[in-house]
Parts: sequence; structure tokens; C-alpha cells
Amino acid sequence: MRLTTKGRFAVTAMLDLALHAGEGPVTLSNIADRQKISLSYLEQLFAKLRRGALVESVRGPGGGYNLARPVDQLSVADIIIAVEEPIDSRQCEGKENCLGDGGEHRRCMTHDLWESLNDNVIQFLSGVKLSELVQKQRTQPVFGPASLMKIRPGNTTKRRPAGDIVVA
Amino acid sequence: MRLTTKGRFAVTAMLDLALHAGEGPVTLSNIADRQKISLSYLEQLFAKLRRGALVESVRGPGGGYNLARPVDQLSVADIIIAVEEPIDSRQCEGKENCLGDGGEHRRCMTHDLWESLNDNVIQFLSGVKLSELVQKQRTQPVFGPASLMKIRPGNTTKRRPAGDIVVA
DNA sequence: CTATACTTGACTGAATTAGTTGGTTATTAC
DNA sequence: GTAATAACCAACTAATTCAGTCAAGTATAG
Repeated sequence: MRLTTKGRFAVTAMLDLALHAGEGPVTLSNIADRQKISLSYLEQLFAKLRRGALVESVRGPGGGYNLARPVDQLSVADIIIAVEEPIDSRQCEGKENCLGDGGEHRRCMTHDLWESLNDNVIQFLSGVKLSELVQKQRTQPVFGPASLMKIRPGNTTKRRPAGDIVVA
Repeated sequence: MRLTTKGRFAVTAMLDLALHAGEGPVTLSNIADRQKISLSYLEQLFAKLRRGALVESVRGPGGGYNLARPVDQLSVADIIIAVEEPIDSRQCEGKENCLGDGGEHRRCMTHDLWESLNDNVIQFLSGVKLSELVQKQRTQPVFGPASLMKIRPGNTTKRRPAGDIVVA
């Protein structure tokens, strides 16, 4: 998984779409205007989102895009995976002979190490559903930097410093 | 936070460094040989790691790099933040007037939304310490794709599919 | 003094990002 | 049917980042 502004754009656009769901198809021009994203760039992103079966399109006047699934079944991970093409993350293509270390371990650690670290991040972002973002956005349109901190349970390992507000 | 191969290289290199700690300073040439990373690219990365006070350098013959902190106080997040320059993540530079939505909410959602999502990922990666990676690497040099899945507690929300092995 | 090894800076080709231009289809409204 | 709408599609572009090269330094051990 990669994590760039591209994914951010996509998440933003999808959140906008979710916020206006139920009002019929949403046009990309509308999203472009509201979120200040280039229309043609949005088209590229939505081509991928459509291929990934995250959105459905309606052509012609009155057309636009709809979410292909309910908001609680669409995660941030889904979106990012759909738009960011996958990463290589190994320079040994499955071979077992990529060490000059003295032979302590047979496979290079790079591969599996990051692969699993990756899985963890994906697991995490899969837990953040569009529905949660919509709800936060609706109930609290203007919020401080810490208001979404507590979206997921599971970060109970660490006490956050005093200034932070837990919303959940 | 960004997440590219650059950060991967850095994490790999730091893990290599950690694995050879206690044997005196480690040279970049050694890391380059073992991990098959270009020496000059490593130099760039370690320049940033040094500025970020994650490593200390010893010049001259017999020199090299040492970790600046104990392995249990060095997280994956520290490394990635040090080498990947920060992302913009807002197109309204703190202004309050970035909507054409009809004025429902005053600030554009993009900014705070991703900011806090970001914080969550950082929080998560901050929990993965070098010491854990070293230990996994030492006790189980060759491991399957699922062996690091359970590094962190906290993903108890979701049952993983049957094939996966939990190591922790 | 000399070899080692870190340090710095400028520079490069390739890839990716973000965006543009210019079309073509499909569908609705008139 | 024809005009308007809006998704689709392909090629092309400027700017940035990635990954790596090259060439100089400077500090230190022996």
C-alpha cells in the first residue's frame, strides 16, 4: 500500500459522494467544485474506483456517480487500494538467495517484513468506514485536529498527552 | 505521512543496523551489500536519519553508524517521518473560506479529516518498535506472510480468516 | 601520510502526480 | 431528431519525487 495525496483526493471525493448520497447521482463537476479538485483528475480516479466496483455510474443528463455499496461497507482501505497501484516491495522475486550476510537467514528480511507491516496498516484502514467519516462530518463539521483520533478502538496501549480530546 | 519504498528502504536499513548493534559502528557499505541498496542512496537516507537524531555517526576508519537510542525506543513511525518529507494535505492554507457548498460547514473537510486519519496511522506505526522487529527476525529468520500480523495488540475487532497464523 | 569512511552538493533518468486538451459515446429533455 | 448533459477515453504535458550517480570534500585511525 502506498499513501500519497492521490489517495487523499480519492477519499475526499468519496466522502463528498457519501455526504450527498440519496439525492440521486452526483456529478463529478459538483464534486470538483465543492472539493476544488480538477475535473479531469477526478475522472481518472473514478475510472479506477469504478473498475474496483466501489462506485456505479449513470450516464447522460441527470447522471453521475452513486456508491456501489452501503457506506458502512466501504472503508478507507478499499478506496486507497483502488486508486494507488500496488507497490513492488521486494527485489528478490521470490528467490531464496538474496543474502550476503553469511547465510544466517535464507530469505531477505525486507520482503516479509514490510509485507506484514503493510497488512497491519491495511487492516487498520479497513476498520475506518465511510459511514463513520460521514457521521463525524455531519455531527461536527468543524472539528479540531484530535476529534477523529478515537475512531477505532485498539489504541489503548498508549495514553495520549493531556491536551487531546477524545470524541468517540 | 507518506508511505513509499523510500520509507521501506529506511526501515530495512535501520533494522539491519539494529541487528548488528553491539559490534561497534556499522558502515553503510556493509548495509548496502547485505540489503542490496545503493550506497549513495543510503547516504542520503542516513543524512536525514542523523538530522532526525535516530542515528549517530563515527567518522574515519572503523567508523560507521550507531543507533542513537535503544531499540525499544525507536519506532517505525520515527524512521518514516524522518526520511519522508511531510505532505501538504490542505489546499486552503488555514483559511476558513474554502467551500462552495452553500455554507453548510465553514472549513473544508479535507484538511482535518486526513490530518486525523494520519495521526491514527502514525499512532499505530509508533507502536511498532525496532526491538520487536529485531526479535522476530532473530527468532524466526524465515517466516510466512502472516507471522508479523499480531505485532500489536488492538486489532481484536476483526477475526482474521482461517489460514492465518498468529505468532505473538 | 594514507587509507578509511562519513559528509555534502550537484546532477541524472525514470516514474508518478496532477492536470489539460480534445474528443466519443450514452441518455434525457425538448 | 436534435440539442444538451455527463460519463467515458486516450494522448499529452509540467512539475515533482524516486532512486541512483558522480565528484568532491573532511575527519580520524594507524
